[in-house]
Amino acid sequence: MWNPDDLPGKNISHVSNGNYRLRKGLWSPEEDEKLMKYMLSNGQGCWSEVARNAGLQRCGKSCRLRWINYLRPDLKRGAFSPQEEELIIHLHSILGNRWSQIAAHLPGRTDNEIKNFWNSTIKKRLKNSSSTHSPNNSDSSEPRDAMEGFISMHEHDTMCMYMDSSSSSPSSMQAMAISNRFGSSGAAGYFNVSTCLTQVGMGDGFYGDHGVLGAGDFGVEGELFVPPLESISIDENATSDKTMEENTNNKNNTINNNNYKLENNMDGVGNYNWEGENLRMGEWELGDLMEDASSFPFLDFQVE
DNA sequence: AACCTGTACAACCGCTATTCT
DNA sequence: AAGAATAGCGGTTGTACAGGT
Repeated sequence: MWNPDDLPGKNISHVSNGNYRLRKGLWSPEEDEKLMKYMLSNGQGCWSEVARNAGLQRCGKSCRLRWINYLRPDLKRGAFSPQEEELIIHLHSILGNRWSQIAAHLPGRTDNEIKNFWNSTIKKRLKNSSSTHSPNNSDSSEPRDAMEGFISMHEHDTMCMYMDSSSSSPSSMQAMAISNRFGSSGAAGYFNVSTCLTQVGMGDGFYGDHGVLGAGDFGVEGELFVPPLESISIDENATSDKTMEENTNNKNNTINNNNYKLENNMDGVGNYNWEGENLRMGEWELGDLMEDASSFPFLDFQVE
């Protein structure tokens, strides 16, 4: 069945797994095709089953990763737009290295992609910026790029974000600042953005998040100094043509099964709409939260 | 042309959380 | 309730490739 001579590249190795050996390393186009075909016709199930039934000598974990990071039809590939960069930087300042949660706000982008982008590009850029700014400039020092910014945020207070389900506006992504201090409980020393996001249905992975937010849907004036980034417009139509085209191309990609529902709802101009989540955060009503929204000047998100 | 170096990114690994039996 | 299986996450490594010498 499997022949080592078929290996497409030298970078392929194998690990023994009982009766047969599992391939490792880069995926060949043939493997991609098998997995893609299988996923499109059967949907996502148990990944070890996927690996077996698709006729791949890969572990389920490897198949899952390949699908999520590379083969998923809704992936937006190509360079990050300035808007996306800004958003990543901003979210990272809040969430730290919680790549999956950051990715949840960037439709078509994967945690791995964002992580790589951060480590290879943004981190370097921030580092450079720190060297070109005086130490007294609080926006430029290196630690601001990650945990320090994060910590300073949650030293202030707690912040949650949510989607306004009642609005079809592309700018319906709104930021919410909550003046309540969770710290009083003493339990969640590590802040609650993720909790809030999860509770409103935004933090539970990629699949449920499509249609949440286009990166260009709102402007984020970065708190951090990042040298070459263009200033960001709030104009939702400013999304790059390429992105728009890709979004449109993805419009018809729908995969359904028990665990996987992918459906991009888009309006006529390629913006995403959000539907059908129960927008409660624990015991809070959104209306109550909204009342406090404007009281947090450190937030860069626009609150309608 | 050959080698070296830096960069981007795909993939793996180890761990934790969750679900299933 | 406990253990096994599975899913998911973040850190790290490995590879391909481009550019410089």
